[in-house]
Amino acid sequence: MTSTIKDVAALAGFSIATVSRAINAPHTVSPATLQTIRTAIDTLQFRPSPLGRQLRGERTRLVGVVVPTLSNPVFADCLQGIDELATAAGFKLILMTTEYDAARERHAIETLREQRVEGLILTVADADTHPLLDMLDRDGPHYVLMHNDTQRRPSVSVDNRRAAYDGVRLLTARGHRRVLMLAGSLAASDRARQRHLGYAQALEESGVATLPPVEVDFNAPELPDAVLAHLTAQATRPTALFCSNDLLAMVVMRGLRRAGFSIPDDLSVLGFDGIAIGELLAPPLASVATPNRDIGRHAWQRLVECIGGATIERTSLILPHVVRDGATVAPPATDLQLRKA
Amino acid sequence: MTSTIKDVAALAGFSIATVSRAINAPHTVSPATLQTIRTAIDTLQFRPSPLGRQLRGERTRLVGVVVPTLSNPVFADCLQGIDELATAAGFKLILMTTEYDAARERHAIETLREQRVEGLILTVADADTHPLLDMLDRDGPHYVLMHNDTQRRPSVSVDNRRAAYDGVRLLTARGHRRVLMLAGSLAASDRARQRHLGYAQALEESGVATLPPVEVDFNAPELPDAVLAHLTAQATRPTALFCSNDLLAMVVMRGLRRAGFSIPDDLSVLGFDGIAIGELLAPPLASVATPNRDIGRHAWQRLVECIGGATIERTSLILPHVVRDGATVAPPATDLQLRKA
DNA sequence: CTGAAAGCGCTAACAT
DNA sequence: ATGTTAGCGCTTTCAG
Repeated sequence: MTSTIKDVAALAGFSIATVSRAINAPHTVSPATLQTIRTAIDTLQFRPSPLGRQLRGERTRLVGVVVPTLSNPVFADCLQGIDELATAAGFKLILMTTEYDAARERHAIETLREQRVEGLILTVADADTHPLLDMLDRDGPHYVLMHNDTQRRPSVSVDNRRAAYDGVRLLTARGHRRVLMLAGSLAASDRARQRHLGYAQALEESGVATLPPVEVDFNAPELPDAVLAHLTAQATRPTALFCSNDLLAMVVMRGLRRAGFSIPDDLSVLGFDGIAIGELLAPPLASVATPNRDIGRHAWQRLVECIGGATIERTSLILPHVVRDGATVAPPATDLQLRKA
Repeated sequence: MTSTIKDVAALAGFSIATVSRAINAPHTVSPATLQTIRTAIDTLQFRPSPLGRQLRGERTRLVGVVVPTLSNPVFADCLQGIDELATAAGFKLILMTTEYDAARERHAIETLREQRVEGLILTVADADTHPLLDMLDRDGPHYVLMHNDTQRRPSVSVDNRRAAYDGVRLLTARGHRRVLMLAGSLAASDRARQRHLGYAQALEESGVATLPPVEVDFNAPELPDAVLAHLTAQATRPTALFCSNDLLAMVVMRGLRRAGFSIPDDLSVLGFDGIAIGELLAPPLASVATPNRDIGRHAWQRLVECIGGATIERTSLILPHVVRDGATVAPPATDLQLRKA
């Protein structure tokens, strides 16, 4: 392993230049020489160091990936999609997580630039107002956003507004009128805003007043009592909940069940993300499913195009979402039934 | 960003050596000079390229992580644990997945070595018989295994045999006698073998015959009919299932429910891994929980010790597991109850 | 077809 | 305190 091109050259009896050519342009070397050198390479188990190449200004074959967390399968799935294609293309992935923290986003991007990555695939909290992205636009490297909902920058996502709209329409179509939206603590994110817009629009079309969204820290082990109280107060009790992500939906459902409520009999629940595990729940979780792995794949493809020198498209690629029906959603209980319960 | 140490030197009016010192050993440079150089660095937005340093034989501050997949939260959690500490220590992580494929394991390790990673953290299918690990022992870089159950190599895991034993004892303590073990398609892995040993031992102590393990592809969308039939055949019907991982447990439970069986009334189910999502299920999944994030953290710490030149300990670090009781496990139905159902 | 040499960005002797 | 220089592993002119 610790053998260098010099060792090969010495063993084969040629100059390092010839060895280099034998590796990178075999046809420019005489067959006999090629043979000798290849033998030397094999016996020494020589593998050219990417560092030398990189330093020469060659491609590093390195791509940075920046996501908020891997605890959420949404991002693990995206990463999986990227990894499939990147590995096949001979690229290496450097991974950094941010925990939705701006300082860490900044640190990750800087670190990755130092490493001379050829491109960046990232999910940030708020794409439109992100100063570092402007810097990337100017100085490179190329980047593609995942899940960020913006028109101004290269990105791959779903139409969050529309997806939320379609999801909430499922609820209103079932007869729900009092629908509450629950958002994670990342309420500041661009996609959270879009989802809320879609939610509001759907309710509006049903002539229903939009209830104020409730913010929940879905990393907390338990659903806070205050939130639980809010969800179940008799006077204003919603008949359905629209959770801005599946993990949140699961935490909320558990909290409600512990408090003695039944889903969907007492309360319908709709998630967002469509993580695979949701389908394995009992009852299966209804959710607005985003094609996470495909988002990762497409992000990779767009990045490769950019790196390849294609005209840099500032446009966002919108992938289709699917409203996945599930047994956590049912028609609302009638007042009579409610009273009985 | 394309500015180099030369640019800084030129702008500041000093040699590149002085600039290098200003960065790496500020105290060896006069305050005035330092000031000038720092200003130049700021205006040029200069950040030293790790490539030059690396080539100089300096530390790359790169660590490779190799896991089978990120679709299984077990590994995503490990990675999360590693990432926390690695980022804090100023290291960068290069991630590669293998999908349990030997060829990909090989490719990943080679690629990472080429990148001159300072260390490797990995989960392989079978650690004891892995030839590449022998090579790493000889030529470096240092590595630490996660989850692999071996005495011969540096590793961090739980005692899989004991953990499975403790889990199955939970079942026998509840009165179960016919306990079937379900294993993923990775039945060849070292930990799968250990888990089966523990399972067998627990049953033996109850004086019960060990049933042959059933292999299930838990990546399949549906539980195959043949497997379902096996699990529910009246004659040999088990009263409890021990699944070698939680994802598998969830797939199996869904299949059983669709076939009209109730859990835990008709059949108890115990998982393995203790992924966080299991606790959110209804009913919460009983599982032998492994401290995945801690496994990642400890793996990191051991790796750092090795890199730091500590005596290379070939020993495995065993972390405690926890048998997490859950409502998917109940006493077996009596024959009477069964007949009723 | 092959070799000599320069240089990528940086650090570390060795000089001054 | 600062500058000069060699060289890390490699690719790539430019000459033979």
